[in-house]
Amino acid sequence: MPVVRQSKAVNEPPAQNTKSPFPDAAQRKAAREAKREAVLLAAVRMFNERGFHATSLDDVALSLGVSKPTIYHYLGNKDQVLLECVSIGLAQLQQAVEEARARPGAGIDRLRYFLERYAQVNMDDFGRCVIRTGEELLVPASAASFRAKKREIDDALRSLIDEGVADGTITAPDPRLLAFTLAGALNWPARWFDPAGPMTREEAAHGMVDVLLHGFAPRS
Amino acid sequence: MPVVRQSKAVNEPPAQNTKSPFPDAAQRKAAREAKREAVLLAAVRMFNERGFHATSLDDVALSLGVSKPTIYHYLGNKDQVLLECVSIGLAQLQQAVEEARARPGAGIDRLRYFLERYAQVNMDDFGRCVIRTGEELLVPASAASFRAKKREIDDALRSLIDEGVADGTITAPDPRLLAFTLAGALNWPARWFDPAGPMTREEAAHGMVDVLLHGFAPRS
DNA sequence: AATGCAATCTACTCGCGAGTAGATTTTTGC
DNA sequence: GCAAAAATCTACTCGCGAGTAGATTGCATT
Repeated sequence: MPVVRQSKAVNEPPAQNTKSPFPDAAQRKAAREAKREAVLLAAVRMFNERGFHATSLDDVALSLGVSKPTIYHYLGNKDQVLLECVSIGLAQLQQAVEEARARPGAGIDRLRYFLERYAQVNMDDFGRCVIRTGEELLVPASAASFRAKKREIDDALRSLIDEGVADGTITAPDPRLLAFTLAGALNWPARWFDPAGPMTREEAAHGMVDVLLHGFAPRS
Repeated sequence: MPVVRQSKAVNEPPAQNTKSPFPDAAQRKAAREAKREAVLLAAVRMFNERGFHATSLDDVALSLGVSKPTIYHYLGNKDQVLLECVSIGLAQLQQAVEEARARPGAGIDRLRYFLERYAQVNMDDFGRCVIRTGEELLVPASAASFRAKKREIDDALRSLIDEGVADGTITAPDPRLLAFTLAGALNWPARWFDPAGPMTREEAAHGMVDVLLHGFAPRS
């Protein structure tokens, strides 16, 4: 047996700092994933800017310098592209929920933290897409999954409110209506926020939550 | 000359309480207008429910028991149908502006009145359509007109806030951000409000504005 | 009675864009 | 080296829905 061949199995592979033109399996998988994500990012930006129906997959492909079947290769059909985009946004929101849950402090503090993160996600590409995507755009099966995930976020918001009411740090005559009001205020930046404008996402989120916390009537 | 014929010109026309099968010119015009409005109402409801692109004019026509060219006869093309729908909603909002302006009282009271009316409009067929219609759905010329009218409403909201700040009845570190936050909260019912649900429009509007006035932090 | 206008229909055209077939080239695993 | 799999292209099909042509009917005005 050729000893040299065997040594390949027991030695560490040589460090690959300089990327070789012969990528290994892990690298190839990563490259594929990177392409997939590039397609999603290009798509979500065009969806947000021009609307889902006004964006053809040919447009998306062209903006990436590839042809339409390439998109089908990575993502299936147009519905799946959209579903994937909103799923990414929803995952970001879900993460905000978990961070808020894991937080120490009174109900109002955890709610405040969640609301700011929620607003920030809604000013980003994928979060915007969650807000702007009506259920009528998806095929029924995808729409059901979309609705279910949104429902989870909403329930989490509802429980954060309830906890605050329970520990006396939140005033809410009608928690359900409060949840809708907060969500609406913090969803709306998906339409108006401009990253090139005068405020950062963080400033905008912070300022909006301040308004919601204290209202616009003078403190008595 | 037959006297009876001449008398027609000088006498009042006989009262037409019972509608005759021979309508006069005014009645015909009114009937035409009624049909036009029926088309708009059917269209806006379908647009709100299923989305603009997912609603074909054949669908709208079918729901009224007529054929598609009839819609073209009354309203021109699909863009004009949509533009007309949003214009009706915007006119309702404009009226809310004027009512609020004409109101006596301090800045905060006039703002509050406006906000409630604004929310109520957004829970109605045409107001919903204003919120749900993105500019990308309209042909560029219509989009410009749409944007301009929305801008007017927004400016009016901004001045109401400014007046309240000036007379000391409103607290707003950043009036622009306050305006966006209020608008967002009160636009959102266009998505969630269900007339068949537990609250009336008035109750929902009142409750939301209460939240916005006082915030959810306990009064100090 | 004649002409014209209003209202409505049936039966088309036509373009756009989603989705696919199938060929071609590159990569890779053995 | 070679067969299989991955990546990508060109060049289609096909259905849907916006918009139109042109006929028909009926009422209205003179």
